[in-house]
Amino acid sequence: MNFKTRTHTCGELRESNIGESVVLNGWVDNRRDLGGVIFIDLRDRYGITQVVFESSIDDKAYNLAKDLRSEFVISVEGTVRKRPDDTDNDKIPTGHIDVMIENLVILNKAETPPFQIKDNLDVGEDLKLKYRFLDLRRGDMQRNMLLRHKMAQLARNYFDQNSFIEVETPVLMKSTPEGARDFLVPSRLHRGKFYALPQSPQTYKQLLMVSGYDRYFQITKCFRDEDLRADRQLEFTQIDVEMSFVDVDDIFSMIEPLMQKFFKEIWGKELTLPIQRISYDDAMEKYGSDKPDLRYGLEMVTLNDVVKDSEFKVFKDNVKDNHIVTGLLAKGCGDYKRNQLDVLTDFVKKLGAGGLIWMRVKEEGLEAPIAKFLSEDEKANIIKSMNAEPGDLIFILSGVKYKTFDIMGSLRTEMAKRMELIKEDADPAILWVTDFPLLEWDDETERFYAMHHPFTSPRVEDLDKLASDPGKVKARAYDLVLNGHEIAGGSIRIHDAKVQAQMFKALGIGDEEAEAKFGFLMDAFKYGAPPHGGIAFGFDRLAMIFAGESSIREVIAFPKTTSGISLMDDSPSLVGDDQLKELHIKVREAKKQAE
RNA sequence: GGGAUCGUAGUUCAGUUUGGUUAGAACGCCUGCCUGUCACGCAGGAGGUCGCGAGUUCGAGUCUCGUCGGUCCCGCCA
Repeated sequence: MNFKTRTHTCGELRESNIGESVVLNGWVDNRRDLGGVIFIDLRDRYGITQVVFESSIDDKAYNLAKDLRSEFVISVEGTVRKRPDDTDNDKIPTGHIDVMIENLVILNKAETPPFQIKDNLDVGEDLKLKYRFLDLRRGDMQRNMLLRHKMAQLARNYFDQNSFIEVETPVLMKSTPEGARDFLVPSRLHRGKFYALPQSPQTYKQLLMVSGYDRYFQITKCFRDEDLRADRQLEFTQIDVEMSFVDVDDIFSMIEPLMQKFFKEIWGKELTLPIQRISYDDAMEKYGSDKPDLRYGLEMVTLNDVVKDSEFKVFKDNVKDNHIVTGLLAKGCGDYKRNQLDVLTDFVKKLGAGGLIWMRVKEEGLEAPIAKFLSEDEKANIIKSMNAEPGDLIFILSGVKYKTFDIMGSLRTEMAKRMELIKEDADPAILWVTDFPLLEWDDETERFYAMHHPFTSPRVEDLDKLASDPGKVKARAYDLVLNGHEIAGGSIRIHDAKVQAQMFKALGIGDEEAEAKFGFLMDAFKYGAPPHGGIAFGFDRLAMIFAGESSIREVIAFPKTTSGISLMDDSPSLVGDDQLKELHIKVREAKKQAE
């Protein structure tokens, strides 16, 4: 070896080390050549230490140091020294010392990197991703990776201490195309057959409960072949949890202290337990979302009662049809100009609204295009119900219940942005959303789908409705929501084969189909399945929020672009004819598809 | 599958509205000077397929069409 092993990292030396002979290894972060003296900021993932070259100390090292450039990898040996008066650097922890270098070894030179290795980098994401190995060298990214690591360790330790065991489940599994699109892996040994990559370890963890493992967790990759977003990747990591002999409250009281730890250890903030709960119906009615951001109020108000006798046709018809009339109060926005209101009208129209009713609240009453259709009583009641004052702006949307809530919810978040309601130092807002509907009707295929997944247990009191009125059945399902992001979701599962059969029936899945798709699970339930339930965190999203980032790519070491490409290794890529042949895939077709 | 937006030096951008001489700035890079800098300073310098391809035009970074790529959103994500 032509260099010495480091005695310290680049973030370690302090005044207490003065006089010590030390060896540092690292990357050249910056070079300041003042002629007779050369300063190098030496960097590793622990920090930066200034090392000094002077010809009076060592002429050979000094002359060699003249050739140092950014990102060269070097090993230096020297003596820790107190900095001369008035030359301390208070910005870094090592700023009160520097190291006078007696020996320099250049371990590797480096080309000028395509972007500077520095914090708060302003560079195109495609370049960052192409040179991810350099991007990851930056302090920002290293802090994110470290934060992610810490959270994973906190979770591991927490579950371990609570008697959970981590069990690895297969990555090659059976395709069960309910829900997201599967990634398929062609089988070489079995012509024409495919494995699927797991969308989640859902079925395996339930089987582990049947096996008596009682408390299971796993931090594991999941795969979904759907379009990407700022908070969605093709492959992502879940903290997957399952417990036996539990009900909803038991899951909550197991998970809440973990959240408290995250708050404390990562943010240094106290989280008071229990975490508040809101039912899905309330969340939709008040916030128009099943993952409401409660860092600000801006609650929606249902106005059906207020306008039930209205002469205004839109109100009258919607109330009559059991639809929804919902209002949103934008405090102090009464001065919004017509063009601003037009932009917002376009905004809701794009989401499927027929239009947007707006009313400016004046001293003398309501000023609105529809004012002439409303009685004085009605106008006064609207102002009163909305708790509006002169200078405010009222929005009203009406239409089919959940769709209208949903659109108003989008307008709510849009207005929160425009009104700058989320302050930089705002306290995080966390909540459980509970009592989700069990099923969701799909107009296109004209059948119900499981809102969560087909193993989710209905509420006991709703069991009889499963056959008669499936749309009304609520599930023992819940989401954990932080700052308007769904960070975890779970449910109590069905452990009774009879209930599961009813569920499949409601979903329009026949006995044969159920047997083919989930036979192994149904079979297992015949041999003593305990009541069980669990939850899974979207770990990337969780880390993103705790890191204060707005894209999960910032907390994933090697992410893909929005089009699912890895710019660094250029995957997905074409493969050789021989590989395709082995997998029984017709070469010509595969080639043609790729073009 | 759809919508929006961006693409000009190594990087971040200006220039595109209204087509017209040699496409600019900052940072970075290179050379020289400088013994206490830490966003070092000073002097000088190099660096461009204006994403790609067609078209309109006497003339295109600028206009039109197509295409590729990044980002954000809708659909989709049990």
